Amino acid sequence: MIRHDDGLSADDHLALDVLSLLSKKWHPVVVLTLRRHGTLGFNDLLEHIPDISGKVLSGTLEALGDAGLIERHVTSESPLRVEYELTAAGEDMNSVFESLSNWGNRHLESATPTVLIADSDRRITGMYGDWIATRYTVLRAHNGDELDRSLDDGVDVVLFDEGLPGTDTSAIIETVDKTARTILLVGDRPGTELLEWPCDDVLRKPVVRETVLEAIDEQLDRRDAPTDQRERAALAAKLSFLELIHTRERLTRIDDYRQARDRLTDLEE
Amino acid sequence: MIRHDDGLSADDHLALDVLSLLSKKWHPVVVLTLRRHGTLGFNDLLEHIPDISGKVLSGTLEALGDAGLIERHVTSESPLRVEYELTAAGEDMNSVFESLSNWGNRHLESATPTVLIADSDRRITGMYGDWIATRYTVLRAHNGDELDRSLDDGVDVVLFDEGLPGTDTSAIIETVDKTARTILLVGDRPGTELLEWPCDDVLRKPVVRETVLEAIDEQLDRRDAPTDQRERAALAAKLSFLELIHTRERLTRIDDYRQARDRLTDLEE
DNA sequence: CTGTATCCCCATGGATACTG
DNA sequence: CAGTATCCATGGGGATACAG
Repeated sequence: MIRHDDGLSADDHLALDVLSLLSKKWHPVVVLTLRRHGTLGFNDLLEHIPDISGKVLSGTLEALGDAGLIERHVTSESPLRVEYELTAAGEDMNSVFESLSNWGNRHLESATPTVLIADSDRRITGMYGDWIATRYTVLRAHNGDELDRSLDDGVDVVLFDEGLPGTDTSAIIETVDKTARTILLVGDRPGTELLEWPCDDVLRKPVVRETVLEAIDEQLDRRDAPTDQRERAALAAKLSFLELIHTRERLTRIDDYRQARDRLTDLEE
Repeated sequence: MIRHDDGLSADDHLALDVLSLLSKKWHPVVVLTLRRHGTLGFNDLLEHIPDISGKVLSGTLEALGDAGLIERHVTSESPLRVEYELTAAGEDMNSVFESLSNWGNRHLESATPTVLIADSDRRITGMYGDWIATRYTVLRAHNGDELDRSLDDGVDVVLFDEGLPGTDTSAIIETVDKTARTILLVGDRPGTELLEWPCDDVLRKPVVRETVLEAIDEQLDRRDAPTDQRERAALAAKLSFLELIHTRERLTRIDDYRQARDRLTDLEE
């Protein structure tokens, strides 16, 4: 190979060589996926990596194997079963990815917010997703598992339907709460038990595009608000929501409602 | 944008985003070149980066500008003069490149040796280059400047023509000597002054492919030999070279020759 | 001098069908 | 299940000419 003089150091060339290992569309994704989940089979990888085709995964695995980043183990023939795992060199790529994400955290502040839509109905998550995809990065979840996994992904706001299967609504929202803002989607008229749910806002279905965007923007604006202000805003949102769908007379007859009103008055001072 | 659940963390996605900044053929090269040379104009870059076309350099610079890695300064209109320099974010890519080259040093030991051919005649460097390009990474230099620059590049063996312009043969070889093995190419019959030149081997032009490959391989084999063995081998090579082209009678009449012979005998004990 | 505009090539990777 | 084989679409990037 004839290399022309480009005035770069040997280390620079080495860096470029390593970079070329990671510069294929799916190479780094496969490495990161194996790092996160440990040993995986061919189909496991196909499932974990959306949108990759079998042919390309095959090629990627071969290339990564040649590069010494992963190892291939045949666990059984007929039915053929193969497992892939990172080698020591592959694990050591951690330091590179760390350095990359550090750079990103320092200089790529301009990330678009991420919104997670959790609803058992794929048509719903699809529709809402399309509505807001132009402004945000959208993730979709259709059961408790998907939701759990997606929450690792740096979500800013969660649109959460109360009827998500495999979940205890209240418990889930409480977990979500720590890392993201939550907007609860309710189907039919909720009672004052709503006040107990630790969400930041409530929307009643059916809902229109404009309403969703407004609600999300509002939560994004308040992302960095202190805890007490957050509680106040959440309480106010729930109360005015209740007052919208129930008569005030009926509400004042309920203890929980009156206590919440008092609490809000306290907070507002 | 709708992102499908791939089970990767937010930091992983960030790393992938940063990686995509560097995953174009010339992006990292431009960044590294600017880091090494500081502020450069468009044509400076074209010269420093062999094989890049104007169109592609233009596109690369625009993309890197958009990504916030470099800044564009117009220093004069008509004739238009533009300078490019790294931003703080661009400088900070250092840490990424460092991490990449560190990984390379740890896991990419299998580098092919690099041979630098220094001769004022491009036909010579071209021909020799073609001869050995299948086995080694080849660099070419045609004057003192090019040679100086290429020496940073982790060269293992230098094929050096004594008549290189802009160079003091002896001084240059002495510099080279510290990082690489040197094989001197001489045109006409050299005298015993050859003994003073700090090279590891001597070839007399014209030379054939086989001879060059042998000489290079020999030096590569001895890369890690201790200093005293190196001196012995070099002295032996020069002496047998002299003995090949001069009669032994004539040589023994020269003080330098006899002293060198004695020195070799000493070393061989 | 510093770029666009144009045209063209080919490697990457997507879709689908088939095999051990 | 874990891949090949085949075909095809796209776009990154090379060469050249030209423009501000």
